[in-house]
Amino acid sequence: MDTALDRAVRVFCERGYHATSIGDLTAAMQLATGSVYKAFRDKQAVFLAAFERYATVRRDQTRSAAARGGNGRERLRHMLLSYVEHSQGVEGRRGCIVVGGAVELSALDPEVRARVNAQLETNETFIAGLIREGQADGSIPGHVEVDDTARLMICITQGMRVVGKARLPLDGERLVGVAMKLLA
Amino acid sequence: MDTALDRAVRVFCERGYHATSIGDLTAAMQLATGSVYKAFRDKQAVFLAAFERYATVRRDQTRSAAARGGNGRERLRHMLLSYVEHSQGVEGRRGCIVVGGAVELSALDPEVRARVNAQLETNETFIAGLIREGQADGSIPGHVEVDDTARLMICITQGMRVVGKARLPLDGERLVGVAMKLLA
DNA sequence: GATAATAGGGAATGGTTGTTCCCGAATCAA
DNA sequence: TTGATTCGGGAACAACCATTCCCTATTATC
Repeated sequence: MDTALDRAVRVFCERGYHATSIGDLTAAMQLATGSVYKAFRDKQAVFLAAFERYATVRRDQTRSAAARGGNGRERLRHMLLSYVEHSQGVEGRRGCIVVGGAVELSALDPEVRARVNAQLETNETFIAGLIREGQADGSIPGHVEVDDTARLMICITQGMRVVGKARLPLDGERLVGVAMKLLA
Repeated sequence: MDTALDRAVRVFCERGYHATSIGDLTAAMQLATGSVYKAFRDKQAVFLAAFERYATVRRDQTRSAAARGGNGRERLRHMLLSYVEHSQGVEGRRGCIVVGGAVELSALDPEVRARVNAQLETNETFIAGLIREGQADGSIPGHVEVDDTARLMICITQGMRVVGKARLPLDGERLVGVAMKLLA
């Protein structure tokens, strides 16, 4: 089931919600129409399930990228680098289902908007935690405004997905090098 | 005609491309179906015209916001502030047609993708110009990497539109205050 | 003033969409 | 073996979509 859901994630990322037909989903998930409707109430339910699946996978990727750093500052740097990498190339072109949900559905579907908000807030809380860790271990100055910096970094990460989907190239080291000035 | 196009812009911003039907457009533009198809070849042509209209209006707003600053650094600050304001409240909830086009259509429609890219590059060039002005007038240090900083700022502005559409509140002064560290 | 040309309005149309319904195969119980 | 139940598959359906076509005013031309 997770493997079928992973395929649904890919389609929703690439084509968004409205441009994805049930036919696109059955083709990708290798299920017949009836089977999809046996497993999910309707198209929105498939999307929500794909959304949660995507969020879980990306969350693990982001956390394990951050874990590669030896202090708060380095963990933040690895997290940002990971975001740039995922915003680029074939995966960047495919796109992010959270950004897609925010842009395409948050004005139309309160349920999706709630999930998008929850996801953004989870990410922001995680970033804020990393900043605080850095302040505790001395790698980030204590005068850095935690909440404002975290929110700006959320803007940066979401913006990279937009720019990456538009296929503008992003140089990870250079971009993150500049972004780290926010921790000065 | 521009007033009808402005109304089309609002609908496309709010609902995106695929969720906007011809019926939505005729209702908003106060034109009959046949009249829309007399003025435009098809739905994509309406979208492209709305896109260009939006880009022109926003461009003027951004430039005149920047012009309020007395040096390069201040012009950059006013530009970012303007972006935060437009990403918030009722306009933020409505959304940005460039971000919408990038996320919803850049994988499906090469023509839209080209326009999105052109728009992003125009904005990036403008920001890079402001940075150079600041370096020339002494308000921005010469060691600031112009191109990388400009690209990161594009990510910030596009990201703010995503976050604003999801209805997370953005505090202009605080957020821009942090972002200005990128010019240190 | 008569006629041609244009512009706008809206009904008709063919295709596609999301969803439901029903059928056949396979699994399990007795 | 028989009967009941579940499960996947796909045809059928109603609604909606983008687009076309045609009709009616209005304007312009002579």
